[in-house]
Amino acid sequence: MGAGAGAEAGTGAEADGPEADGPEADEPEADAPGAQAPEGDGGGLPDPDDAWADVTPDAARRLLVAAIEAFAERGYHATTTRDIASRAGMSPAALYIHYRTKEELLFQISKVGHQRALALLEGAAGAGAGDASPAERLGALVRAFVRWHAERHTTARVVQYELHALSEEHYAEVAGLRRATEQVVRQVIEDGVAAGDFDVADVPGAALAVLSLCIDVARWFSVGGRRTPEEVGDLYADLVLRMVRPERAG
Amino acid sequence: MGAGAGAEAGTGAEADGPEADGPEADEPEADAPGAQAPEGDGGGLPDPDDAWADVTPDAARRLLVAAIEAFAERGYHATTTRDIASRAGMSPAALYIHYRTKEELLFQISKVGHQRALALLEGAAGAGAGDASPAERLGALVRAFVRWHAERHTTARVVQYELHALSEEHYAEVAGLRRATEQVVRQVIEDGVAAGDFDVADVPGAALAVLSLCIDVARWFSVGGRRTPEEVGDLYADLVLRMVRPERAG
DNA sequence: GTCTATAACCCGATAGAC
DNA sequence: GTCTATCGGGTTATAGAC
Repeated sequence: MGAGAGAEAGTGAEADGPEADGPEADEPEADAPGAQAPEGDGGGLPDPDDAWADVTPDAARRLLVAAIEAFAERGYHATTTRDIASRAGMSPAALYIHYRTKEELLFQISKVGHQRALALLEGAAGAGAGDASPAERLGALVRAFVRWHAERHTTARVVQYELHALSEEHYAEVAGLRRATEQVVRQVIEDGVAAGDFDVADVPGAALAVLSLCIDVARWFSVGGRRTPEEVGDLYADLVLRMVRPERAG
Repeated sequence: MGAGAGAEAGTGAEADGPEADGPEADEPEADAPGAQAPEGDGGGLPDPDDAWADVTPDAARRLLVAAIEAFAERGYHATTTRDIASRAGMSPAALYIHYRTKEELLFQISKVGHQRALALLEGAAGAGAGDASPAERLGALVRAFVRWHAERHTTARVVQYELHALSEEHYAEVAGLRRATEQVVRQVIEDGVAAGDFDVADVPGAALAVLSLCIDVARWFSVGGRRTPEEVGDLYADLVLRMVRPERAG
């Protein structure tokens, strides 16, 4: 796919477990969802470094983590290759040994990020396989997806808000992962409707709203705010289950 | 506030009416909310020009509209002053007659956009003043805010996703408008709880979710998709009212 | 695999003619 | 008020020494 040799090693989609050891994080005082500050990312401590521990060699991983932080703070276009290399403790030229272009660095982040989020969602949606109710599966799905966007909000911001900077080919590949993600949500809601547990007039519309709600957490979530990722996950799972429950809850 | 003389004229907060004559627009085939294409804004016809008809002189308005389109498509940092001037049919130097810097152009867009969105929300939240129920007011609020983010999604993308590029002083002013916006939503929900019409355990949390849901429409909405702004507004108003209704709906 | 140096180009903003 | 021309500096990416 044109990745740097080492960076490609981290592509296997072992998702961050829902019990990942991320830092506590939270929504800011009173101005959410207008959270991020003009300079800096408004509460944006980086995701835990070890989330990318499987990217080798060492220099390629340091560049990748540096790029995530820089892209999340300032955006792809405002980030210079000098800035990325400098954060990784290297000269500007060293970047091009591990990645062909700045865009390829973004693509690695976006692709692996989407793969991990999808795997996380599939795990939660299929939890308990035979015995979990649609409501339990939908609640688990929302909790997991929200927690990922909160705990890993630095990565998630790059994943969700820098798509426009991808090349056409790279965007197409990522778009496939996004379609798969939406399908998982849609299927769980459809299962609930079929079982008579949910009352939903517009299943694609409800799936759209659920995904949208979860994704937007990456925009406003801020370390140092009022809520932990777990608390946001619980809040949102409750709100989503209310959206789909019948007039008299089952 | 440091605006070009003409551009400042449009600052009065006469909001776009809910019955604004915007183009029909819609969510894309099956890949929402991963809508926007790598080049272009993924369904992004511009907002109606006459939304900024009160900005004078003519050249200042053309530059403003050109900047909105460019910032929405490519982002603030990726947009050059040459690109803006060229879209407005002028030389690069002409921009600096009407605006001191590129950032001031962004600030004008952001400030006026926030003012209009807030006025729209306040109008909907207070609709009928004495006689409208909290449920009617909350539904009207969501419908109006969603429609604005869908119909004016080009402007809304700049307003919601380019805050980080504002100077510290300009960001602080906009942040005040954002706090006021959140307060309007919170108050309507609190009124519903006080009247016994709503069952909401966490009012700030519910207000956060409602705002987040509406704002994210600007990210995924695309002209040529499946739904009109009105349809999205109706869908979301229904989902939000389900989030706050008691176990047995009142 | 990392460095220094640099090619080739583009940026925001200004000067001064008209 | 708009233009042409340009200043001073920053950009991505590469060349070649070590």
